[in-house]
Amino acid sequence: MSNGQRTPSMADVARVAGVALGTVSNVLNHPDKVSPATLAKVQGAIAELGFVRNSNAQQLAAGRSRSIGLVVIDISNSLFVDIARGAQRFAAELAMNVLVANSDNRVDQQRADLDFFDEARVSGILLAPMQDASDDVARIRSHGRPTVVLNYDSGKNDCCQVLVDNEEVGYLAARHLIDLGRTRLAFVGGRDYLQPVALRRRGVRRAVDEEGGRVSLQEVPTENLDPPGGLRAGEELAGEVRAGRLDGVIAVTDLLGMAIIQVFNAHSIEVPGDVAVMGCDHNSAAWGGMIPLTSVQMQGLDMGREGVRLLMAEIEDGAEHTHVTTLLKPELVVRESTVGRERAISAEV
Amino acid sequence: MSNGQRTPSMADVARVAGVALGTVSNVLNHPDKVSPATLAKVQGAIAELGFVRNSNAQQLAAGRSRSIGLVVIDISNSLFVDIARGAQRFAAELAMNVLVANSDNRVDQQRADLDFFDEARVSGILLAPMQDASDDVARIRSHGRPTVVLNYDSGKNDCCQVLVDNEEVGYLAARHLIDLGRTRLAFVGGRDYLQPVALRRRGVRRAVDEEGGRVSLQEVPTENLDPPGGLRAGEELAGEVRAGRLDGVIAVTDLLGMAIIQVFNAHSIEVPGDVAVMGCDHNSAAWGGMIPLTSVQMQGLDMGREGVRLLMAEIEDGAEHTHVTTLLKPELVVRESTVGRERAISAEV
DNA sequence: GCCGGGTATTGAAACGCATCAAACGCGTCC
DNA sequence: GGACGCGTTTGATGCGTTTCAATACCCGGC
Repeated sequence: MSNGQRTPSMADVARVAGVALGTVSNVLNHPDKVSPATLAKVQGAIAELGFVRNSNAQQLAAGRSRSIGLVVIDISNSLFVDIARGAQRFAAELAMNVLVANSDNRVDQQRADLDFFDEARVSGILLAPMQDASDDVARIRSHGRPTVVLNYDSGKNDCCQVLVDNEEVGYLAARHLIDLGRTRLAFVGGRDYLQPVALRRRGVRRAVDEEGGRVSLQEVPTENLDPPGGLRAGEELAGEVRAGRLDGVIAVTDLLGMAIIQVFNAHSIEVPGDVAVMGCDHNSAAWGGMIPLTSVQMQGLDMGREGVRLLMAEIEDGAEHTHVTTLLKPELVVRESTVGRERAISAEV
Repeated sequence: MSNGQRTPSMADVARVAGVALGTVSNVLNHPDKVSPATLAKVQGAIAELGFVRNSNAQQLAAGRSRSIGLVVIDISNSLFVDIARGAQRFAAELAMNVLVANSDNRVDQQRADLDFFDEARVSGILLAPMQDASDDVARIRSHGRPTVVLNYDSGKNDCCQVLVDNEEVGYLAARHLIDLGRTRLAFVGGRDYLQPVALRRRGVRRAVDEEGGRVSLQEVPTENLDPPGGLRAGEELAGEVRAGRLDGVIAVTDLLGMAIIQVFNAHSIEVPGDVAVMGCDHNSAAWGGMIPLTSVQMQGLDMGREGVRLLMAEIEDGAEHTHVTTLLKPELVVRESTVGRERAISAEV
């Protein structure tokens, strides 16, 4: 109630209910140990006072926490949203709470977010970074706090990781186009220093190599992975299509793919009639386009879920824990930009 | 360090540094009150032990919190992401921390998230709901915790609110099309029981009425606001365009607008040549389309920022606080779907 | 009527920190 | 040389919980 000034504590509840402090605690945490009569009495007092347990005091006294922290480099990327959802849903099954901190693309903010969760004594941390964050992870881990890294391979075996097989992403993409009968492919992407780009490129090449020369592949680097980069690449590719040297495009990113389609459209090149186009990360920012984009699903929900699972396992294991890396299999999502409207619609059934 | 078992406390730091507990506290909270020599000594001990302050104990002892909770009904909607970003950036200026809880479109989860922040004794709560949440807000507020509601008008004056003038959203949209010389408009949207739909519709009508009969308006309700709903509406509208009874479409939602464009494209109707199309909420899920959509910006960043501002004001005011509603002005975002490629590009400069 | 055994309840001791009045050290001034 | 003042440090107290050993109570068996 707000008519009192101080927010009521368990001691107040005990006084009103006419029981001891410990009994109130039992009502809250071990109701089975309390007789029905006192239970009702205490619950009545709780309702009367509008008592709300102070989780800070609870954690301090109990020494453990029922929440895990998720630090995400950029919540406006739909993959990270999926990760958050997957983590939350699974955590809820374990009666755990997930707190999300968005680092808004700033590395210093990411460090601050990690420290915040460290200070809050969460039972574990999930980190989805963009660059290598080994130092920060090491610091947090040295404090004895389990930490699992999502969607980034540090290369070191210094913590549990959940990754999507990006090489397989590229392979699935190329395989799809080849299976559709496309034989003159292009892979459009940024520079290889970006981990996923290098891996996806390798996967594409593997699929092409399997065809033993029947399928050609040109590689088109772009300065950036944003739409402007795609527009420039698109202009170049349009010429190739006209010249009959290109009938299938794999963009390393959905956003890139959308931009390329846009350019093709401006040149009256038909997608997928003249050339099939697909992306690689099933980014919801690229949904709603006029030609829905075929892509490869990054399994964000599974990543979040698996991250929580590994975290709980590490907490359980204690000292004799050995780090695990889970490699998730990506999934092809077929839509109109490679198979046309009719086949895409029938595939949705 | 992890070689010790228990995580070090301030008492441990004090022992190692050879000072009293209170001095360590001063180093952390009032470094100006400590002589340089002891400061260095204590900081050395902190580094040596790898000490991390326990924010639970801190909050418990200090009785106040430096973090505010943001409860969002659906983080996959880009408006809510913008709200979170706006709130975080402004909070950072005030040395405050924003924690985000995503209710994942479930009302019971939203209630749980609110309770979680209530138990954590955050200094205030920001809530961006979908339906009326007055009961929950009242409960939290009765515990003495300031709460501000974003992007939803409960109608009651029971808390501070930050709203976007949705009537103005509709007005700006219609005004834009009329200014472009369009005279045969359609407003496409769901049922009026959705607050924003009703308001935007009213704004559209006001703009049309101002023209005194020079401009016609047809209203096209849809079952839902999702793409399928847009596809159905689009088919209906395509006929109208062909019959020369329609040259401008206002979709109550960007996603709806994208779907409509998609249908027009399939019917070889040119956008914006034959008919201009625009959306209403600048949703990033509708970016990346082949024809960038003109829309009306919902000012998510400002909403988050203003929410934090109102929250801090309420905390400051204490008892003699009176609720405030801030009405933000939406902004037109002109892109190709209404003005064509050239004018849109020149407008970007 | 007394005792054993189980169940309910009690109350005091942590948990790790902020706070603040009091004590301290040291240089100044008279 | 003593009183004073100022900046620094101290250490006891309390925050709201959980936990657990100790106690109180109850019931049935003898």
